[in-house]
Amino acid sequence: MNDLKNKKLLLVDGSSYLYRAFHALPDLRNGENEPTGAIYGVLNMLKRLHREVKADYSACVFDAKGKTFRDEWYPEYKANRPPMPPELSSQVGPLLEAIRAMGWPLLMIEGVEADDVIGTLAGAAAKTGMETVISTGDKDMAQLVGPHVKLVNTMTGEWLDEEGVTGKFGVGPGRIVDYLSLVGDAVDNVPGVAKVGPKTAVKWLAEHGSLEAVMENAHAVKGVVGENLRNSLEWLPMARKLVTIRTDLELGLSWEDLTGQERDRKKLSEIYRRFEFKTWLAELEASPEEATAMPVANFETILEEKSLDSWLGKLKHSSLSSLVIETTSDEPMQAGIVGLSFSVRQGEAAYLPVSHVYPGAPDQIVHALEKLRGWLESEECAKVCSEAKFAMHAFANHGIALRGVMHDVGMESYVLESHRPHDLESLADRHLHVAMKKREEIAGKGASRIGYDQVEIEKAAAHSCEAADLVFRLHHALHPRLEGKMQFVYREIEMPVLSVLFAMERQGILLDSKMLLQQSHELGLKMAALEASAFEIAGQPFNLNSPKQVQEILFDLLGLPVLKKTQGGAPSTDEEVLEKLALDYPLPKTLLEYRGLAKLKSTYTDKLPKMVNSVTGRVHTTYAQAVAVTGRLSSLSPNLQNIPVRTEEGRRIREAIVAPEGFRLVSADYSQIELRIMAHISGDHGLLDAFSRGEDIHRATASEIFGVPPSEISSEQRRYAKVINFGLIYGMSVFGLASQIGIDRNAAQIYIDRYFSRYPGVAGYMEKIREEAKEKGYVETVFGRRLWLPEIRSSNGMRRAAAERAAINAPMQGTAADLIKLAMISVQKWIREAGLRSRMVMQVHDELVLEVPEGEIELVMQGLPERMTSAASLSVPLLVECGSGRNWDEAH
DNA sequence: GCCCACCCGTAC
DNA sequence: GACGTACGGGTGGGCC
Repeated sequence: MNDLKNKKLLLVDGSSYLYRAFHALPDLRNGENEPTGAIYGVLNMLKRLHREVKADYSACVFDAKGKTFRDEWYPEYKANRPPMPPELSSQVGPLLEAIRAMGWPLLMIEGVEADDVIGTLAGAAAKTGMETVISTGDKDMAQLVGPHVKLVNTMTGEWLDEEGVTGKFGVGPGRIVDYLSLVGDAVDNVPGVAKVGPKTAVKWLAEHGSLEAVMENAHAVKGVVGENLRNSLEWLPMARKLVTIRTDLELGLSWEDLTGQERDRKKLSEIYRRFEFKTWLAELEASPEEATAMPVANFETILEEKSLDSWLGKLKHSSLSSLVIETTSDEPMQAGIVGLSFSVRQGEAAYLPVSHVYPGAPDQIVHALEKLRGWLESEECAKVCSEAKFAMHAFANHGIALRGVMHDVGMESYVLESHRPHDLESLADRHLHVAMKKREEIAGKGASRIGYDQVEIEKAAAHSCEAADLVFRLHHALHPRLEGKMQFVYREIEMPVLSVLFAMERQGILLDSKMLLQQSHELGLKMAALEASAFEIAGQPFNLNSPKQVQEILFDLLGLPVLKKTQGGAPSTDEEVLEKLALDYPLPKTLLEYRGLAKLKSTYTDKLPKMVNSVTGRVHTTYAQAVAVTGRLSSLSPNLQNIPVRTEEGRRIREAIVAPEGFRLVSADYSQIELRIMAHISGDHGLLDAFSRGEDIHRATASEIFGVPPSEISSEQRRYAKVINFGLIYGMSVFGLASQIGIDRNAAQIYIDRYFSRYPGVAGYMEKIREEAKEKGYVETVFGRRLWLPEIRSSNGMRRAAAERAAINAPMQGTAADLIKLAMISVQKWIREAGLRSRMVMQVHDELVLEVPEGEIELVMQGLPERMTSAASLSVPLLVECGSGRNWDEAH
């Protein structure tokens, strides 16, 4: 039976999952109060397995009732097991019924435990060369692992091959039986050698090689354990017999008995209905009668040198090729390349496995990538990708510099309609009406997610080729739509800045982790003291991190007045509320201090050191280039754009972001960038004049509003003016202004009226932009970036108002984003052309941070602001403030 | 056990 | 309800 060699067998240890699901899940019940947790848990696991392991033969195996041969050998076997609780036993019948209805071959063989059924089937499969996957939560099964047999724990997602077993237990699969004999199995009531645990067992087996040899050398073992070992010599052979899973039984089964059947929809529907598995019921009802086969496209898998050569030829001569990568990880700095696919013509694509695991896979990673290196690194060979920056990282991880990425369909989509999703699945759906399989349908998700290299190659190749085809087709659908100024935004801003961001992410920043951990420690001490004092005041302990518990303590227990409700209608305990309450009560003050410290600790001082890359020793954020609807970047893993700055304690975190030896950090930020842009867009003379005279803008505004010369403005008046200035940028209302500065609404209205009468151009802009948004459905930045506002004509007043505020804000926020991106491109070009060793390491919306060698400080402090201010010429001067230091706090 | 909504707080 | 754009930590409930 030669053809069995390439087949796959999946064996599920149903009994082990039954117990584990029962205990791991909460006591779930349906409306009739019937317990359902174990059924749900086991079925959930089977569904996952079905998705993730594509097997030719499969079985779900349970213990049958009644005695087995082990009971005859040893009457105490499993004698300590309590009987199955009724809440579990009541679930067994329906569960088995459901498993059959799902089409799984179900095995319960009288007189044979599930372990032995699995062992015997795996043994038979191994003889044919078939691959076996055993899904179990039971460590004893590790003895079955071999060249063709792997274990997976579907609850934790852990996979065990031979190497994995050795890693986990300290002995290989062949010695697991010996190991278990020595250690014993409390669950099955099989004693081992007293006082011998995993460590001693591994030590002995390492010393002597086998259980037999350990027993032969028992006389030489010293101490109490030696004595115990000698006392067990007679017992150990029986222990070994008991823990050995049989692989040689006659079960009377043929492979055909292990072929999955079509599911019984009617039966399943009944069961789901009875136990109220609503999601599955909906899924079942929504799914078509029979899964329809994919239309056969011209997709191929490159398995031979010849076909690789032929494709390489096509790629080199193509004016544009789509390139898609499959990787081992979503982390840019960790991602290894599993395979690539490409397309040079619609409907045609190829998948090249690079480190894909499949039967008969050659060791070809270096070879395949090396062969492609010339094409990948060629600037002239134009490529279109879907997430180009990520691909550049993945290739960089293999020492390959991906060049010639002319297009990125995600960026095309982002420039066209920034408010919609830009992932490949969404784009394919939206523009080509193709329902792509989601990644998680291919590789699973959560704990049970498997590496893409483990996905069955036919499935992986089909999926990847489809992606390459779609990227190619999407580009041809989207790129022509980038008309007018959008072409500028795409070609002169987004695509060039993509490479700058790649370089910044790759470079990373340097952290003084020791300093942060010291801060963590100090924060922890202060928090403990504050917590104790909070308990004292409240008269009882509670979780200070829980808004719900804080709310109960403040408003139910202590009876403080409720000043504000949260969105969900509960009494709010946010900072604003606590500040007010703190005037009259002691606890809110303590809570405020605690919260401040807890935030710093959990989000920054604890977290940042964990983000240090172990290879580079630096922290590599990811800048999301197509997330913020206005055109701004965002930063994640970690977010370096919200490092504290406003408080003294917060700024200490910035002291831990440092320059390496021989370097300084230089920080340059645009001053009042959004207000300047407002002046430019609105053309308001008063505002333009104030900026061109270089005045303190908040002071100037205060002077206009309060009718007082700038020199006589009080600090409070300036503070008001500042709130108004910022409020305008955000489309703040009279109500918002009043509550922000703590005055009544009439007074706030007066200030706003005065502002608009002094700056009529601004008032005009606000009105004009609302109208424009309503008419066109979008607003634009100075450079032509569009932000669509689907809710601008909403009949819901609140949503419409929110869209209007976004319409006011977006041109300012977005123009600022365009400007700094242009500046980054210009700065990078300067650095390259001047051959500087300085490098950009961070962008924080209006600020750029560079690591600068000491010898280049003067040059950069001069040249950097120059390039930032001249990134574009507006009708207001741009001002950049620049500083340097050993750390970010000093430089800022 | 996993997922997600909610609340809250940090930045510009 | 009332100020725009983000990210993310901790809690707690749902899952059925």
